[in-house]
Amino acid sequence: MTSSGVSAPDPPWWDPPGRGEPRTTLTRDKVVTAALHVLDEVGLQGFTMRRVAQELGTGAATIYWHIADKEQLLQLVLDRVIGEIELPEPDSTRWQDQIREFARAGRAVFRDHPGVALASLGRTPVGPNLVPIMEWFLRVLGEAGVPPRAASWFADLLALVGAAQAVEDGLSVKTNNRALDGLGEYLAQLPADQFPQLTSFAAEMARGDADDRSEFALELLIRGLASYVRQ
Amino acid sequence: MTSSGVSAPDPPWWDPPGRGEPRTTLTRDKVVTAALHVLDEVGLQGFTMRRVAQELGTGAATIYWHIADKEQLLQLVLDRVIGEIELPEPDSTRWQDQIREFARAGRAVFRDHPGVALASLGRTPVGPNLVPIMEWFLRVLGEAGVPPRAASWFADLLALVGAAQAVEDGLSVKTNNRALDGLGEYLAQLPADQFPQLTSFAAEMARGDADDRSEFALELLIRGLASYVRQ
DNA sequence: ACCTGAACACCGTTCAAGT
DNA sequence: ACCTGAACACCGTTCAAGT
Repeated sequence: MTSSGVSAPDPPWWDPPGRGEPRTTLTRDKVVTAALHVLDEVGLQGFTMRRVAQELGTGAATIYWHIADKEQLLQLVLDRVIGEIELPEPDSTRWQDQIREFARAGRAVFRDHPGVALASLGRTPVGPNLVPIMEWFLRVLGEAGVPPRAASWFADLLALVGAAQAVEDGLSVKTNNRALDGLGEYLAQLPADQFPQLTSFAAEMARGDADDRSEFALELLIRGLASYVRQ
Repeated sequence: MTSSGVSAPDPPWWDPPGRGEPRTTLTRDKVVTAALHVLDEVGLQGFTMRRVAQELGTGAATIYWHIADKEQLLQLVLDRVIGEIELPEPDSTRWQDQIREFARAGRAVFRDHPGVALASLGRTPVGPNLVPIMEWFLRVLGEAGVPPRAASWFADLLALVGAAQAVEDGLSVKTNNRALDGLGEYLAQLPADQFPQLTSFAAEMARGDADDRSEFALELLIRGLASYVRQ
């Protein structure tokens, strides 16, 4: 793996540990896996370096050998999860379906990891696993006639919307925010002369679950993008 | 202010403080103002109950008389800032311009308070100051022929995109994330046979500042929404 | 090279006690 | 009614010391 062919003999501490115990050494990969577990179990606000260490059966200080700080660990977890998204085989003749397919795959992954979705907001996830996705976008949309800059900005926009929606889903799943539950009634009881629209449409607005909203946003974005296709 | 006309005499501690000192009593409003100051000065990660208390010249415990917890304080600050957005006089005949105007006003406010923009992500800002805005949206878009549910979902989408973009602006302003600076070169040096699109368009993608991106997103959203107008 | 314990400088929140 | 100090149960990160 190194560029020079020669290398010094192993130092004594490289070799077999104590007494045949597994003593599996920690790797950055294992730290990321443990971090993802913790994030899935306790969410972002419960995500603690000490908790990750505990998941690994070690102390918090140990993690810092493999990772710079908490922020970097979150970025690594984010990239790991992004890598789980499967890309459809590019086919620009049906680019709208392809975008829909990708968006739904991404949504599913974020729904499985709402803590990661929350962490992704306000963090630009530039990791190696994002690169093939960007390439895919440029290819599919470029062949469909969307200029590269519009294509890449659209990809940003789609990621942002997808993550934010996953977060909202995650929040309303937890009993955590009771705000949304009472929202319908709150709107309905406002003074009707001041807020005629809200009071009359309150029920209709509260209706519609997370999937409806996601699909609406996706459809709107695709229709908007379609207007950028040049012939 | 109370429903019964009678009331007991003031208790002794109601009356003039020590010795003519101002001794201005704290109010929830002042706490929110101080919190906004702190958020503007040190950002969300520096936003601390102790820091807010210091801004008020008191101890952290004092705050808890006026506010439930940190989360509620953030919601209050969010609503305060939302209240700063000015609404154009409704005129549905030029609804596209009206949405543009509103979006730019909102963007400006969030740009002045990037810490608040960050806090808004992943938090549903249901406060009293949001109500007139929702009403305005339903009115303008409803009269233009957009169904109420589409109108309210669009408002959500616009808020989400605006906040997220303000966050990205705020991040790239701070030297904080050096990730974006090196992004262009990173993309350009990727193996060209594996990533032909990225490598050839790297320069073009890195170009375009925050305003360009915001305007693109806004335009795309409006074009998408236009397709929902029913005649 | 990799791991550890203990420490440092912080957090949010509570609670008895003051005025 | 409102404010305070001190405490509790935590944090992220560093660092000397171990193997």
